[in-house]
Parts: sequence; structure tokens; C-alpha cells
Amino acid sequence: MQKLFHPFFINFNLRRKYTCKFKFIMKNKNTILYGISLAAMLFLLKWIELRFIIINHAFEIYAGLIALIFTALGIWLSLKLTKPKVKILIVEKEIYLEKSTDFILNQKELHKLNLSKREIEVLELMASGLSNKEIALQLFVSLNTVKTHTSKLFEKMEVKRRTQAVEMAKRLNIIR
Amino acid sequence: MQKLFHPFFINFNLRRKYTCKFKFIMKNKNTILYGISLAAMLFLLKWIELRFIIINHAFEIYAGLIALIFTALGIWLSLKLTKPKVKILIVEKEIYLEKSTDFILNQKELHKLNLSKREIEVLELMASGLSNKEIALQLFVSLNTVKTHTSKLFEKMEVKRRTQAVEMAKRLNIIR
DNA sequence: TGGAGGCTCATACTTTCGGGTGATTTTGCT
DNA sequence: AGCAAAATCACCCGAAAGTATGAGCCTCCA
Repeated sequence: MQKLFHPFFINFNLRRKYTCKFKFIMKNKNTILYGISLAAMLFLLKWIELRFIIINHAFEIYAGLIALIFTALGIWLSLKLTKPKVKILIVEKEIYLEKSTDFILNQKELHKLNLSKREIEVLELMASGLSNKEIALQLFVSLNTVKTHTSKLFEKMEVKRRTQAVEMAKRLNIIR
Repeated sequence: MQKLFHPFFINFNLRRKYTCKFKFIMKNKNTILYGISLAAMLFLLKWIELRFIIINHAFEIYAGLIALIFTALGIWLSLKLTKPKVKILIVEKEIYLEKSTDFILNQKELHKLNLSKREIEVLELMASGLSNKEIALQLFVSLNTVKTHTSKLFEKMEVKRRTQAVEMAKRLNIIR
């Protein structure tokens, strides 16, 4: 099962639907703000000019001040207008593969035991936890036949019980 | 076998190793540029002032010009100075589990089954192929006790036979 | 302190398993 | 064709496994 998360957090500059006039103001918000700021600055400067003695290099000072302030305004504006940073997204995908994929049959041990085809079949079904009766049904043979197979199987594998046989078979990589 | 993908793409702002003096210039590049721009602007304005008739609202015009230009400069500066956008980082961790080599006990499944200590002990011995009598001898309890344990075990695991219990336990990584 | 759950054990019963023996049919190989 | 091994099936018996029920003892926890 694969879970793919795609939480792509993109800030769309969603523009609400206002009335026509208000929408216009919203649209030109920055321009208006800018104009107001400029007017305020000029007013301030005029006011200062009236208050104090105009020294020789007053213009350069004003120019510098304006430059400074509007540079700051520019920086602030661009920071505001810039799209927010994209967030970091970490997706951890864990895939558990079963042992069955890389099962290597131990041919040598299997050959050593000298098991017949049918016996191996029985062994596999036995290992999956089926009873003799269930195995018989699965293989379309009688219960007695399965018993015979298991008996010979145990004899060849030199074990006494099906659980031992399964344990041994799994340990020797004879069955998956 | 474990495959770990780590496509970690991070943009390091690698700074080349220059000579000391040049390094200083590089470091204060923006400041220097800013200063030069300001000086140039003032020079330009003085030059314009000398050339043309100073009209009544000349100052306001100059101020506006300066404000405009330096706002633009501010925006440009902030765009330049802003850190590059963080890239999306996706880590895909694929874990291949193999039973035989590195056994990792599946605590979650084990907890789900709600088996008692003794029941787990019995399950382990059962998986190694021992009969109930042998388990009883190993654990120094009576055969009947082992039978009780196995019964409850099968009930909790929702299986009918010891072979099924062992198969399930091995599949769920509850026992090695 | 009282109940819940775990561990122990017992008895009685049913089902499944495993061993033993024997027999018939099929299959593969020389 | 004939032999050996494999596969099939049957019957019996005892052992082991599993079910059901009840009960005593202990520990932990609300």
C-alpha cells in the first residue's frame, strides 16, 4: 500500500470578492500607500524647512533622508510582495517486503533429504498450518494418503512431529 | 538488505576564497554600490539644477524622483539580498526487512494480541517443534497447564492448531 | 479491599496426529 | 517388459493435541 502525500503548500494570493469600489482600493492598495507616504514625506520636509534655518547643504541632507527612507520602503514593499517561502516537506515511505521475495531454495539440502514431489507439497501445506484433512481436500486425495505421505516425510527428515518438520524445513530454506 | 535514498538537495551559498582585500570588497559590495548610486544621483541632480531654470516646485520634483529611484533600488536590493527559496525536500526511506538475518520483534503486533508472558514462552517452545509434554518438562509445569496455555493462545491468536499459531507468529515477526 | 487477570492444575471428552501394516495403481527408467 | 519408486488408499490403535469446565492461588490496581 502506498500513501502519497502531496501537501503542496502554495500561498495563492486569494483575492476576496468585494464590492466593485472596495475591490479597486484593494487592488491599488500599494500604489495608494506609496502616494500617501510620498505626500507625508514632502509635508514633513516642508514643515521642517519652515521650522529650521535652511543651511547651505540642506538639499543634500533632504535628498539623503528621502533616499534612505524610500530605500527602506522599497525593501519593505518587496519583502511584503514576495511570495512566502516554500515549506519543507518530508515524506517517509516505508515498504515492508516479505521474505518470500528473496527466498533462495536450498537445493542441496532438499536433495539430501530425497523427498518426493508429493511429500514436498504436503510439507508446504503443512507449513502453512493446514491439518491433514485440509491437505487431503487441497490435494484431492484421501486423508489416509496424506497420512502416509506425512509418515514417510517424518521418517526421511528424521523428525517425530509436523511442527518439527516445519521448523527444520524453514531453517534449512527448503520451504518459504 | 537496506536501501537508503537520501536525495538531499541543499543549495549552499559557497563563498570562494579570494585574497583578503578583494574579499572585503565582495563582502561590502552592496553598501559600496549603494553609496556610489547616491553620489551619482546627487551629482546628476546638481548638474540638472545648473542646466535648467529652477522652477518653483523643483524640490518636490527632485524629491519625487529620488524617492522613486531609491524605492526601486530598495526593491532590487531586497530581492538580491533575500535568501534563495527553500527547495522542497522529499526523503523516501525504503526499508527492506528480511526475517532470517536481522530479526526485529514486532512490538505492535505482539501488543495487539495481548499475550501473557507464559503464553509467549509456550509459543516460542512450540515454534521450536516441542510437544506439549516437552514444553511442560521445560517449564516445570504440568501437561494440563501447558494445554491451558495453548488453548488460550489459540483463542487469542484466532487459530485452531499449533502449526497455524507458529506460522502466524513467524509471519508477524513475533518470534524468531 | 475487592475485582480482574495471570498462572497453576485437574477431569472428561473429542479430534487430530502418527505409527504400523498391507494393498493396488501409476510412473519412470533400463 | 519388468522392476523400483512413487502415489494412492484402507484399517487399526495409541499418543498427542485441542476443547470445555471448574477451581485454587497470587499479584496488581482502582
